[in-house]
Amino acid sequence: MKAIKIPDKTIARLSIYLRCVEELESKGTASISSTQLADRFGLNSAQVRKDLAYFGQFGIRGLGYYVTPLRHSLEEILGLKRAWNVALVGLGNLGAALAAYKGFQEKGFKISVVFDRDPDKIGRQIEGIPVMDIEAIASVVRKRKIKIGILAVPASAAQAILDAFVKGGVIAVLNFAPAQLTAPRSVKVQNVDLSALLKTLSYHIAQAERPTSSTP
Amino acid sequence: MKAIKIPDKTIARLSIYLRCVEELESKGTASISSTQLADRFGLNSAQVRKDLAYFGQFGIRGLGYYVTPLRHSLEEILGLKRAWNVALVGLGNLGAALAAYKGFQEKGFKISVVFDRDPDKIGRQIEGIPVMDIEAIASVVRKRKIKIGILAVPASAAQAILDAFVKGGVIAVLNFAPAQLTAPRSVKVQNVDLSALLKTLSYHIAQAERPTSSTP
DNA sequence: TAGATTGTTAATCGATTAACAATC
DNA sequence: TAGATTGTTAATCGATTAACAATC
Repeated sequence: MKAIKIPDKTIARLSIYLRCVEELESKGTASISSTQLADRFGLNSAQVRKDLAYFGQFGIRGLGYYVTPLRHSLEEILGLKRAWNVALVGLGNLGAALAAYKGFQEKGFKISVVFDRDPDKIGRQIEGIPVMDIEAIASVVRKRKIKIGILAVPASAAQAILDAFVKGGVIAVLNFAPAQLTAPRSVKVQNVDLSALLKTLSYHIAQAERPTSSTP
Repeated sequence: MKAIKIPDKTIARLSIYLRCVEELESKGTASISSTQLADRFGLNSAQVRKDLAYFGQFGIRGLGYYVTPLRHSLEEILGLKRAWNVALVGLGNLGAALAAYKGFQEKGFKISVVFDRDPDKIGRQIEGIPVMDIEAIASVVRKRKIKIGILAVPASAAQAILDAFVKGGVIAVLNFAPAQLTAPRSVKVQNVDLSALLKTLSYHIAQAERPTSSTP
């Protein structure tokens, strides 16, 4: 009833907390305070406590947070207690790299099918993953109950692929195409524009080199 | 003197505006209003005007913004009027993909040297780019006046590489390692944690499937 | 019990949006 | 001139931070 809106930034920080807590656990640390946690990332301790408090009471007053239970809670909140099948579309340089990338698998995200439109690629396998025709996206994704899609296609093709994803029941998409896509509000589209990130950096350098502005 | 702080979010949006303006230009559109521009991205027209106004007066009252001059201005602001040499470290799956990725080159970012610690790779070339020993990072980067670095190494190695970058004069880094790195404040570090982005998505799905919460 | 740290409310800060005089 | 749209100031909104009672 009380529709408390949890900020996207809070969710993004949960991943950071999880990473930290995993490291602490492997070192055998039993507990950590919000201040210690915050200091590691240049965050504020109140922010850490508030972020966590959106989801329940995980701490112990006077002590802090027990590391292992906190890890479990964070995994539960982030939906990491289960394995996810992921569909990848586009086998260009970036797509092929993502298919081969071990990092996803380790975190429980398994790319279980790849789509491309190149007849030379369709029917083959890459890293043991079958490559299928993009025409089959909606039906395959639906049959396999895949909820997460990755778009690694040119901007011009991205919207059509997203539409196929949505048709097949995908509700979360990681989009590497530099394009503004439209989807139903229930579908979460996370854009990652690698070139745009580099442009941000070149701004920073150009700025640093500009004689007018002093570095404050 | 008046140290007006320009928000990072504004800079990120400039890239988006630029992309839009490039498209308009290729279609032959002469001018666009802030409202039209905003509508394409679900932004507010005042925000578009304010973002641009940080850098000068680019519009014409009663008309809007002329597309070609605006593109030039945005390129100038973002530091895209020149080519940038970029150093890439790490030739794993992701690093190799980035080396081969055409998108960066097209936008004026040329990966001109790659570093790895694997003796089998050192001395070879990838995509025509020389592969050198990570021990040489600081000296090579300094000699070549490279200001932008990309980190595609495991988290455990990232801080040492960043230190070498800084030593060599790099002042902007795109970091794909899931690690919290420290650098002088004059160095801009842009983190991209691909696994964390997927975790954000899995949260979204877990959330959508949770019976308690209604979709507002 | 004394000391520490949480969970949470209130204050602050910064970014977004509305409104409108300036002006093409 | 009339209509449109900018540049900019003021109002709003949301997120961050400070403060502190609750409590381990």
